[in-house]
Amino acid sequence: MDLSHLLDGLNDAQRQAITLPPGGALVLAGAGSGKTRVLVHRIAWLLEVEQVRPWSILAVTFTNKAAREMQQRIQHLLSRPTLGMWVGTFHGLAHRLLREHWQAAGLPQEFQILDSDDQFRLVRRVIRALDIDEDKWPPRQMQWWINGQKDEGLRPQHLDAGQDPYQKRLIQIYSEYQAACERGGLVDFAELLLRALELLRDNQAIREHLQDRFQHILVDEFQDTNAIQYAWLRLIAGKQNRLFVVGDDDQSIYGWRGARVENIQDCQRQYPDAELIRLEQNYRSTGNILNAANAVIAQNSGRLGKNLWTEGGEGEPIRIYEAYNGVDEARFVVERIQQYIEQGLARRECAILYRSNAQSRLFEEALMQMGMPYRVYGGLRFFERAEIKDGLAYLQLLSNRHNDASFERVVNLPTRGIGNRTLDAVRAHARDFNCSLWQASIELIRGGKMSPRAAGALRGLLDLIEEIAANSAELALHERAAQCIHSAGLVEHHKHSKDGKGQDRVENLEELVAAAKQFGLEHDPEQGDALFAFLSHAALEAGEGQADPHEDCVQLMTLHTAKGLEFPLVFMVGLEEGLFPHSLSIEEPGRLEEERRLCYVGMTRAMRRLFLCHAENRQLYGKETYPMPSRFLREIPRELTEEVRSRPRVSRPVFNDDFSFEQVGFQLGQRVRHAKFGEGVVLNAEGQGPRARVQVNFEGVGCKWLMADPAFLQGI
DNA sequence: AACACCGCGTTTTTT
DNA sequence: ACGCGGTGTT
Repeated sequence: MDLSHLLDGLNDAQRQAITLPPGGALVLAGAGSGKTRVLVHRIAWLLEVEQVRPWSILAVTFTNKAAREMQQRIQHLLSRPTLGMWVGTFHGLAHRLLREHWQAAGLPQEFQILDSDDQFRLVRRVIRALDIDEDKWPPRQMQWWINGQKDEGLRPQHLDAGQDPYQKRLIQIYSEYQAACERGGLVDFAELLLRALELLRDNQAIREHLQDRFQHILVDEFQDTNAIQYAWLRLIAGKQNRLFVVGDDDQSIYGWRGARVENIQDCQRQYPDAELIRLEQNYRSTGNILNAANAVIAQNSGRLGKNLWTEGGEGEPIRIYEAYNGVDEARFVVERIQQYIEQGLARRECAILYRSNAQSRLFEEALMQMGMPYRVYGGLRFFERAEIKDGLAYLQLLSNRHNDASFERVVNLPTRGIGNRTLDAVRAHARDFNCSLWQASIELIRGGKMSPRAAGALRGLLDLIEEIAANSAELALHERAAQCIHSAGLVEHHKHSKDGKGQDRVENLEELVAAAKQFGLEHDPEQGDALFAFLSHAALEAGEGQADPHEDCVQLMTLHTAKGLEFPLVFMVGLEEGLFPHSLSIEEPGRLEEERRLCYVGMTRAMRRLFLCHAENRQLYGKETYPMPSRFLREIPRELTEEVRSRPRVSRPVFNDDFSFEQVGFQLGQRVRHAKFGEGVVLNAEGQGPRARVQVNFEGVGCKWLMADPAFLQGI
């Protein structure tokens, strides 16, 4: 058999991973080492050489994008569709299992998926219904806490508050929230995973069926799995180890949302027979970039250990630029991009990476000034936009009148005279009679206790929904969507809005119809009701962030978002203590190491050129700060770097010119010691005589304004 | 029901 | 600084 198409152009480690006999394997895949390639070729190898049947393969990823990419690459390599194979995200696959086995999972057949926003609203509703003070028990935090419990596999009944009243409250809110979900047939994202786990755990027949079926389980980005996902994988894998997992402990950057890097080590312990293969040859970056990244990540403890190398050359030095401030940093970056573009680089090949979203602003302003097209990643995606969720809420009501979340969302949108008083009455009735808001509305209208006006308005909503339902029952999905957004008055509503975004919203609503049309074309009627499937799809896959991704744009995104991507030219900006590593992560060693991994991820995005920028002075939350350069900069060997000096040190901000310093007896940049705060650097000065004060940035303490009194502050 | 003001928080994100 | 969400005013 000719296997060249499966193995050509691969290195030894890659081949070794791909051709392992069926069984367990742990592939430590460094950044840019051809990880996806190995997964795809492994699957092809199993099919073509091991003669494995496609339906015995399960391939799991984290994002829809990764799942699609894998699917496409397999099909491309095999030149045929991947029939019967399960390739999808953890959530997508869990969803599929729950739909198939809804009864065994204890769910109504038509259970609906809550996205984070829906979940937030429901948590808030629950807290309000319990008459709990929202300020003391912020819905956001409660939502976060509940998800954290679910991610650890903990149900309310597993939790014991003991005598702790705080814990008691938390558990009460969790219980009530869960009860509300059960009543409404609602499943949040964490619940999808937990339910799917419990389904396998508690149902021997289903478990054994799946264990028999999936002889080969492949997992991407294994370092990002949480407790539930890992437990779920082990359950399906059964006693024999059939887990082929690919991951990189050095790229674990999602610990804060429950990911457990330890799963990698645990996997080794659980399955000692699993082969461990390291992919260390890098096909992306220059030697200098790799050496710098290696040096930074080497500062972390407890690594499995890996050193990236390349057959390519050293390349250019890593450029380090110290800006005056954020504006100067942005100016520098954009000017450099301009230069490289003049030399022939495409805009889409340039990326600006930052730690936090707020940092994008200055770069956007500089880019805008230059008239350079750019794209900011992150922010709301298509199905998360308010107007889209409004449209979807109407569709939800067509599908299920008793969806309270959707009812609440659109009950008075566009305004139709249903005020808070009316709504409160409906909510109270629903609570008292343990029924849906829809049902409560019907009963209240029938009961005749409402004002005629309120009853009329409410009646109007009910009639509207029933009318749309009746008129559109026979129509195709996208026609129903169109009917919905028009008859409900959403389009009209946005057309008349005067905040300038109305037109965008109308276009988005039209885009929703287009999305429904596309979905309808691909939907197999055998797979159930198209509307219902579309609604699940919308919750499970939030879609792209912005339209026309094909324009050639400079790419702006957070370091987290950049994971998995690569760019010929990368600017990492804001490398300052407090920003990156972020101040909230500096204290704890574990979190600091995660920041360092984030730095490693960022650096290894760069193919040819890498710029690292920091500013001496930065406006942060409206205050002026003088951050120290990031420790990560110091961890890079000097010989790999080159400082960019584009700046004569002349114009300093007026407020800390030499005159002020003469008055206070200290010099800018002078090292000083303070009895309480330790050592630091003088940054600024003001006043004179007894009112002379200096600003000092103390190591590990931060900036302080102090009396410039030699009794307390000594030069060293 | 629309608008103004106030006060707070403010890392990172996918499903 | 800035934006968002929530409350209070017209």
